[in-house]
Amino acid sequence: MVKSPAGVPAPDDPSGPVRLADVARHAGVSVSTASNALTGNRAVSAPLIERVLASAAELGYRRNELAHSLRTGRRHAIGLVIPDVTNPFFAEIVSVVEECAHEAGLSLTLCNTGFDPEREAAYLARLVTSADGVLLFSTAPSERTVRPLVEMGLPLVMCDEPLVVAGAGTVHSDNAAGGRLAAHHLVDAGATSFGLISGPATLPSAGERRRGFEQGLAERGHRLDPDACVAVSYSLDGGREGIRRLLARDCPLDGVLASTDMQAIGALFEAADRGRKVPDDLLICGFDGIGWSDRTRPTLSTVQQDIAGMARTGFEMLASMVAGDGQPGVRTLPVSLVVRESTSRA
Amino acid sequence: MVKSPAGVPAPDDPSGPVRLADVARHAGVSVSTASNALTGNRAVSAPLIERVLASAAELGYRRNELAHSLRTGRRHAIGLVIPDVTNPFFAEIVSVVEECAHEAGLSLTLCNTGFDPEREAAYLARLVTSADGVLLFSTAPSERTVRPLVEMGLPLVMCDEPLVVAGAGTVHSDNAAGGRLAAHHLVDAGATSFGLISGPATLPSAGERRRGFEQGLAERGHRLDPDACVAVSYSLDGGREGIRRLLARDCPLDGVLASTDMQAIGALFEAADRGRKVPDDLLICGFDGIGWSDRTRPTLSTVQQDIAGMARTGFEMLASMVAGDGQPGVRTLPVSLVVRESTSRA
DNA sequence: CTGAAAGCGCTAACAG
DNA sequence: CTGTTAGCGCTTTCAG
Repeated sequence: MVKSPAGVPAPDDPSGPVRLADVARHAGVSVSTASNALTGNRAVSAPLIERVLASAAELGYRRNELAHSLRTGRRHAIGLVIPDVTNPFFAEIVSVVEECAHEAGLSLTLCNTGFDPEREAAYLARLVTSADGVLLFSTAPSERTVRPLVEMGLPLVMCDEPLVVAGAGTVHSDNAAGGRLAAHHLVDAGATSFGLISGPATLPSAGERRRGFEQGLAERGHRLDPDACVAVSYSLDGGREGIRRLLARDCPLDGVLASTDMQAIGALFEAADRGRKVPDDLLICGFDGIGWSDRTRPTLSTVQQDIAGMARTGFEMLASMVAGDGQPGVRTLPVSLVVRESTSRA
Repeated sequence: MVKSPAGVPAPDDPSGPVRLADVARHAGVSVSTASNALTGNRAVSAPLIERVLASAAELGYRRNELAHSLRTGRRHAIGLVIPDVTNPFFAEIVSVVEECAHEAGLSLTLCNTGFDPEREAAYLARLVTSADGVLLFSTAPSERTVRPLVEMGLPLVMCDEPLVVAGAGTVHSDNAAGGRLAAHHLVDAGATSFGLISGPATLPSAGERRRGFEQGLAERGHRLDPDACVAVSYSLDGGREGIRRLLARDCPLDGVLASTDMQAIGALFEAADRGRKVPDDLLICGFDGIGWSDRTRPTLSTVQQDIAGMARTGFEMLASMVAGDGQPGVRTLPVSLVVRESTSRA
């Protein structure tokens, strides 16, 4: 395939990419010395190290990652499994994880499941042999699905969802505290009849946020009517549907917590389309604290998660698991309330 | 490291993951037969194929991608280099490319440059040995930077930016046509003094959009004052800064094209902060057609690019380059105007 | 400190 | 149709 037109020097064209052997020959040393000189893995005399470096530079040598990996067992790559990059929450996660991976000299294999559990499983199976470890933002977290992977020796950190699996790490926000915070705030802001736009029943986080919300309301002498809690997808359209169902009940409703900012934004739009004024007629609070929560009109009050912190903590746990440092743990990240226009009446 | 507690069967624990040799032994055939049975690469008798498949399933065999790649030269991965996942335009691109890669059985190595040309170069250098090909959304596209990679035999498609490099593919939108469309529309919508929020001078796309805009205005008997064109970054904050500078000139201004939806959204916010009513006092048109352009208030009129089409076309070009089918070409994608509230006066 | 040689797990010639 | 053998490019014993 590689054909170097006659007459052209073509420094490295012959057998395609430059191999370590080429560098060694050019430097007049053995392959192993060349290897050691480049990796610094074992001591090599200064003059030789110079020569090898020079030759490598001159020939434009780049180590073949594949061969290196096959030999050492280190893949120099981690997998990041998420449901949807298009959701700003995950986009922010990806951004931070990618940054961490880059700093650590690793590359990032991105797996977008589109909320399909089978696809998620397929990705994970593949990552077992192609990544050093996995950061999993699961769409259907379950012990059954994760355990086999861990037993196969795949370092794995369960992110965002409070599922604890032996041998795997877990990092998640304090969802219940967030739910309580939102409840207290909605009450304090003047709401008296509440609704909750919740998430898929398969997600533990949705349950925790709900429990926290119920408890918070109870602490203020209110309660959440069971049918004032609707389970919809963690998306903008889910939020639209959620508020629609809440409003369709034909009960009073003036304080709503959405389990996700995207849901809250959807709720904001749908409420506007139906002539409900936010915050005058209806208070809406989100959960996540994505950048866009500050770019809606009205701006969105929300329970702020430490998104970058989750990504960074997850990465660090994974890195230390890959390095073999001790047993992974469970980290719960604090949340805080950010009050903006959607819950602030004049 | 792998210690199987005495007494536990541990089907595959011994030497870690199951290798092809294990499957072959278990099925009572040679490694090559096992290989051929699994890959279907060369004919194997039906009964043997059965036995091998059964053994593989029983032992839970998964082919080692690394070894496979080292041997075949196919990496089963493509690289996607973008400036910022957090920007919805790129998030949409990532989403589609990931989908295409998945369908083709490839994994996606995501590289986020953060608009840093050096980082971009470093990623590309690494991808040469670890990916089958690269889709490049460059932050500083230049022949000098891309050519060496192509010469090293890296299949590469230049996306979004109209830079043509021999041996590389190119896919980009018809930026000039988009600029013209926007100009005509702003004139027709009643604007008389124009401004352009442009992008970094290093980006050919910015230049083309500008030229199209100028030409479109000229065709309607207007012109763009040279200092009514400000070059800022392709981001929300860039847009804020852009409109600020445009307004600071203290000249009339009632029709603005932003070269990017994110800029346009920033401009929308900044204009509102400064008491300029859109669309009553000022018409603003964006460029890209990201999902969020429909989620601002007012909603954003914009020049719609075929974002998914760009991603898909880029992927297909890359796939055929990897497969060795002929020479790559240049594809220019059509754009269209989407009129929404930000340019629609009552 | 340096070199020769043995593989990592897999596929692709080569023989049978 | 099946088995044996030789590597892909690299690191890492093992001798010198």
